[in-house]
Amino acid sequence: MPESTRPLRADAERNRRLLLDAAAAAFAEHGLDVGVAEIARRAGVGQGTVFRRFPTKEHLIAAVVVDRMHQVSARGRELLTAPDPGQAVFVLLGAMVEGAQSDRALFEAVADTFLANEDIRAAHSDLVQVMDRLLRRAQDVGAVRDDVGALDLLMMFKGVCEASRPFNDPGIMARQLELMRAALRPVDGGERLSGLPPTLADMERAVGADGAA
Amino acid sequence: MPESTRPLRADAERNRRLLLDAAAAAFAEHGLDVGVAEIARRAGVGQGTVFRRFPTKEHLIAAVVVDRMHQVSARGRELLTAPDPGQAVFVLLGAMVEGAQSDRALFEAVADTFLANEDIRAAHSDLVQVMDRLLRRAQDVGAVRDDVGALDLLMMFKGVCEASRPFNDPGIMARQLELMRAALRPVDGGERLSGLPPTLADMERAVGADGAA
DNA sequence: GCGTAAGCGGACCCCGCGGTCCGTTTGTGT
DNA sequence: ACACAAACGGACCGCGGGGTCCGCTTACGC
Repeated sequence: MPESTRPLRADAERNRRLLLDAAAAAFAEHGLDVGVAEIARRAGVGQGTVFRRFPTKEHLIAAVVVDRMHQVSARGRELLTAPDPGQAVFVLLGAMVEGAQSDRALFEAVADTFLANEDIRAAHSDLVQVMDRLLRRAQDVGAVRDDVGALDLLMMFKGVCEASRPFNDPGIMARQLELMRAALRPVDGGERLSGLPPTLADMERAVGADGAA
Repeated sequence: MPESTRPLRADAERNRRLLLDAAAAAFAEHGLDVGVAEIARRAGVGQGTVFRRFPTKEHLIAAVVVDRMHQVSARGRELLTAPDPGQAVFVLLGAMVEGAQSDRALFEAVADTFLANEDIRAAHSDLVQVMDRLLRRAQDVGAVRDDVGALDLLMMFKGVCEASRPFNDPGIMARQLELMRAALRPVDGGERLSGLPPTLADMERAVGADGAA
């Protein structure tokens, strides 16, 4: 059911894209607190246009986040057929780093109650599925310890991004990513993780509880 | 040069503590966006009192952060004489988790341009020193790979906290901490980290560049 | 006790930001 | 070409939050 409404007029569609891009850039630079006016200015568009296309600032943020998640999922799907399954996961993570160098918006948004948003949840769930398949292939080859799940990876990745963001230095981020990779080395002897990998259900529950509070 | 001014009146000092605690709690629950009015209400104090003690909301935040960092540093110093150096580091991290379950403020603040703040920088630098000594002891015993530095640890820790915060679930955070520990396992053969451990100088530089932008 | 300065509180100001409105422009189907 | 709906833009509004002010209270030195 994508777009049950009739397609947008040509200029409207164009402005929509301009807005999404401008918003993504602005959020990346200054966080979610940038004013709508600023975003409109960057996109070369009136403020009214923003709110006609996205009824609320939150809708705009959600759209940006979903947009980005789709990109990543798409790249992940490509990598499902890569020759070396053990590498594929890390290639994807590397690609995510590339663009997400400062995807503050994505993480700020996903972190807070934003997972309550229908569209974001859908896109996120899709991304988790792709990651899950990539991960299993890597585990089947013995390239990654088998007691971690897709959400473990996404969480760690988020951590890496958040931790290295203030440095604004690709080298340092790469280093953190290497450490993440080190954590995923197969465990020969003992030291297995306690508990089971987190699931989407865990998130939903947490969000629900958090939202109610 | 702590407190060049004459000491506060008894009630003033008491209110100062109430405010710091109330603010810490409020920030932990709702992030840095909680209104000053709300904090004042929680502390059972007038809004005017807040601004007399902390000229600006940012000063209040900084004070909270510094306060917390001192607690952690103090605990770390105790652990310097612990019997098992290999465990001590992780004991400290565990202790940090304890209190930091939702120390959003600390991380939000440190993440953004807040390191520009003189006091925070000092407290942070102190914390890094303590962590560094703990870490070296652990490395001397061979409990931790020797190509990581104190800032690597603090960054990873921040990542773990940020990543698991939305879940609001101690179990999941513990799991991430175990993964962090796995990343620190000594490396027998190859796979050493690229580059050198980040230093405080790296941070200062990043903050400087970021602040100027 | 008493004077005084430090402290208190909350009503108040002001500004920035999300969101609305409406007169004007522009794409599009005939 | 023309008509009309769709889209545009920016002036405008209201609210919420940081910060101020001032009349009242209270701790502390003598």
